[in-house]
Amino acid sequence: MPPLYRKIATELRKRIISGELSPGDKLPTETQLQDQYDVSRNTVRLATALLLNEGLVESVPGRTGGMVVRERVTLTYHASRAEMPHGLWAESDAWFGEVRAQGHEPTQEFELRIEAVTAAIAERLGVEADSTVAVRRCIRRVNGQPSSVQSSYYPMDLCETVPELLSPRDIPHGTTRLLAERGYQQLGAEDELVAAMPTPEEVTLLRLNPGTPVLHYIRTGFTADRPVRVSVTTFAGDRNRVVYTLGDAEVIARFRDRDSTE
Amino acid sequence: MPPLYRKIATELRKRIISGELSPGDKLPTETQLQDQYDVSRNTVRLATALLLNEGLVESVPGRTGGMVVRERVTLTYHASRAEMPHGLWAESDAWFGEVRAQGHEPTQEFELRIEAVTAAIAERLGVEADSTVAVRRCIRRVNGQPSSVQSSYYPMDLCETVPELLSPRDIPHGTTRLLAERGYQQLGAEDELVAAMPTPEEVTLLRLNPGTPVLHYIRTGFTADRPVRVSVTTFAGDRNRVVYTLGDAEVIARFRDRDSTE
DNA sequence: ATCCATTTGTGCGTATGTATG
DNA sequence: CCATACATACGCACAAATGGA
Repeated sequence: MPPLYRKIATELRKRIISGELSPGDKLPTETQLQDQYDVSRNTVRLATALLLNEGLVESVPGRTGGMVVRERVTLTYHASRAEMPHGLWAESDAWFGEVRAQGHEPTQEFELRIEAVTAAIAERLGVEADSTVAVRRCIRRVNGQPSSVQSSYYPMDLCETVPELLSPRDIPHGTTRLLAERGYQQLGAEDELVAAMPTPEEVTLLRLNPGTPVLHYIRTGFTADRPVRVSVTTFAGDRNRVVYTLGDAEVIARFRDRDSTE
Repeated sequence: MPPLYRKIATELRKRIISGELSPGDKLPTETQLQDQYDVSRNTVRLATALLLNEGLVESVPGRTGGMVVRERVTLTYHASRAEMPHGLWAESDAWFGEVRAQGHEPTQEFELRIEAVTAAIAERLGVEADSTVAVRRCIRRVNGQPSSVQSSYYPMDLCETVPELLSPRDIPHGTTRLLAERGYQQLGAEDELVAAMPTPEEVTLLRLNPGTPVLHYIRTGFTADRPVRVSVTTFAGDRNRVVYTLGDAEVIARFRDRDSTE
C-alpha cells in the first residue's frame, strides 16, 4: 500500500499521461487537492514535488498561477551529419540549418578561455593532467531560450599552428575545416552519450526546470596521429534529441519522402 | 539570497564533488544537520531531497543507515558496433561480449508479446496506427542488477515470413542476421537518443533510485524498401553510456593502444 | 527471539514570505 | 491594496526499517 502522497501523484500523473490534462492546463490548486483528498497541505506538496521532479509539471506562482502541465518540444540534432567525415558544413552552420529547418530561430554566443584541463578532458584529449587547453564555449539558443551549451577543448600546441582558435568569435567555416586546412584532418571521432541530472551551474545556464535531466554529448575528434579536439555538449533533456544515421542513409531518406508525400 | 535549504544542499554538494565525501561515505544525520545549521528537520529534509533528486546520494533507513554518497559505475554500450552494417555479431552477443570485456557478468530475460502499436512506434515502423506488432522484450542485467530494458517491435506481416520472431527466447545468431537470411537485409538504421525522467514503471523495472534519469535509445532498422524493426532501449542513466565510432575507427583504436601501453 | 536505539519516511498543524494579476 | 497561488520555515507525532544488545 503506497503512502498517500504517492497515490495522489499517481492519479494526477495518469490524468496527464492520458491526455485528460494537456500541456498548458493547470492541476487543481494545493487547497483544492487538500479538500479533495482530505490531507494536509504538506502531503499535497509531497505529491506535486514528485511530478515536478519528473518534469511533468512546472509551478507558476501568483494569482493566476498553479501547477502547469509542461509542453514537450523536441529539437533534433543530427550528430552524424555534423562535421563528419567529408564535412561539407561547419558544425555551427549545420546546427543553424537544422534549427531553421525545424521552424525555429537559432542564435549563439561564443566565449574563449584558457583553462587547466580536468581529468576527464585530459584523458580524452591525450594530454598531461596539468596542462592547459583552449576552451571555446558556445551557448546556443532556440527562439531566445537556451537549448544547449558546448565547450570545445583544444590542446595548446595546436593553437600555435592555428591561432584563429583563440578568437572568441565564431569561425566562419568551422573549426573542423580550419584544422583540416592546416594539416590536422579529422579522420575519425568517438561520441559518448550520457543522461544525467544537471549541476546547479547547468540549471542556471540552460534555465532548466526542476526535474529536467540533461544529455551529455562528448565528441572526441582524431587525426591520423592523435585526438585534436574534445567537445562536450550539454543538451536540455526535455527539449533535445540526438540522432545518428548508420549505414545507407538513402534507404531512410527514401522512406521519409514516401511518408511525407502520401 | 538563496533559501536555507538550498544553502545547506550547496554546502553538502560541494563536499561530495570535491571528494571530501567519497562514494559510500555518509552525510551527517538529519539530527546533526539540524543542530549544525540550527534549522528544523523539515528544512534539512528539503536540502537532502535536492541531493537525492540529483542522484548524488541515496537514503538507507535503519540504525546504521543514513544518506550515502552514491557510486557511479559506467558501462559502455557501443551502438555503432551492434548489428551494423556487415553485422558479424548478433546484437545480444555483442552486448554479452561488451559487458564481459568490461569485467562484469551479463544475463538477460526474453519475453514475447503481441500488442497494438503506440503512435510513436507506428510512425517509425511505417505501419497503420491501429495495427498489431510483435514485441520482443528483453531485460538485461549486469551482475544481477537490472541495467537496461529493450523492446523490439516487428510488423506482423514479417512474422509470417519469419515465424522464429515469435519465439519468446533468444534467437541464436540474432534477429538481424535471421532477417537478412530471409531476404530482409538491414541496410541502414536511424538512432535517436533522448534523456528523460523515468516513468514509475521504468523505476520498478530498472530498480532506479529517485533522481536517476534514463537514456532512451531508439533504433529504427531499414531494408531497401521500408523499416523492419524498431527497438527501444531504456538505460539506467547512472549506470550506462552509449558510444558511437564515426569515420576511421583505426585512428581511434591506435590511440587507445598507445595510451594503454605507455 | 526480543527489545531497544537510531535513522529515515510519512503525515499533521501553523505561520510568514513572495510573486502575480 | 488585496486576493490567491506557490515557497519557505517552524513545530510535532508516529511508522518503518535496520542493526545491535
